[in-house]
Amino acid sequence: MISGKFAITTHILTLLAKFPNEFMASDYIAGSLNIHPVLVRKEIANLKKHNLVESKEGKNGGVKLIASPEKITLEDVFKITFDKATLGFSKNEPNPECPVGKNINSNLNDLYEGINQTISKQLQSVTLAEFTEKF
Amino acid sequence: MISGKFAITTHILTLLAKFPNEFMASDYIAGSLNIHPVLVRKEIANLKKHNLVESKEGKNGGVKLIASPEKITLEDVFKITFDKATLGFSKNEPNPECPVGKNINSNLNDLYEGINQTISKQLQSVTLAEFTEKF
DNA sequence: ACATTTGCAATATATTTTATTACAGTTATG
DNA sequence: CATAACTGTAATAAAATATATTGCAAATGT
Repeated sequence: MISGKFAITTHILTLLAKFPNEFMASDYIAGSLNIHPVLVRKEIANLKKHNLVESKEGKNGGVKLIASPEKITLEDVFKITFDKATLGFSKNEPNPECPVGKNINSNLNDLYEGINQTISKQLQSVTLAEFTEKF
Repeated sequence: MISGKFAITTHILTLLAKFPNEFMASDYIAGSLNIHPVLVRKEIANLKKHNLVESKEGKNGGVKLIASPEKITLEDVFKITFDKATLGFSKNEPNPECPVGKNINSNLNDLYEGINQTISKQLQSVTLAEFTEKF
């Protein structure tokens, strides 16, 4: 995973919402984020995959929002940038011969599932339009 | 940060809650987690710092819960294992000359602050005793 | 034609996590 | 009171992950 995926994608969408109706170049976006343009394009590929933006190649090309900022919520961004939000797992397989080791991950998963739903609900209430107004 | 901090600490506490009134060795705990004992001791140091466990050096030494599992909630664990839960930030300082770059991090922070509070509230409702019963 | 841009893959660098090693200090027990 | 079994902690190494860079094909406006 890219750890800054949600932040980067939100940043990109905010820029696009600020300048609708024009194609914005990934180099320009990268300049605002201060990261490498290739990383920006990777996130844009993800946004395209989910039909939030369209892009145009060639001179004067770039990216542009398809969906309206009123209809996009931060939950949409969350969904496309996280498999699942968690509080983490220990790296290795725990010992299956220990009753705790055997079940810890499934119990943590259940816990995280609940957290995910809460985060989703909370992010649903913020549209990209609202978020963009803060700038 | 240790990305598995919350999971590891919860695992440790679950083990300790399963076997109260006895000192458990970090090597044994590490065996259940299948991670290195030194990492376990680091997390134990953190638990000690927050007065959740006590430890005894020397032969037959180990760690033991101080607080009662009914009084410890997973929010307590959350608090001592996370500075703050976030959905991430882009690694570099964004461009301060761009209105979006200039404000993105503070706006994301505000957003994450709200998420933190929700997670905290949700974890408050699960005691270590309840969590341990699932095993 | 040419400059500019996306798209994408491959590779390299940097950063972060986890593991290992080493050793000092504590304590139970024969 | 010597020894084995522990904790505690720091320093270093290795592994994993994230980010940056390079290179090039393909598209498009002028």
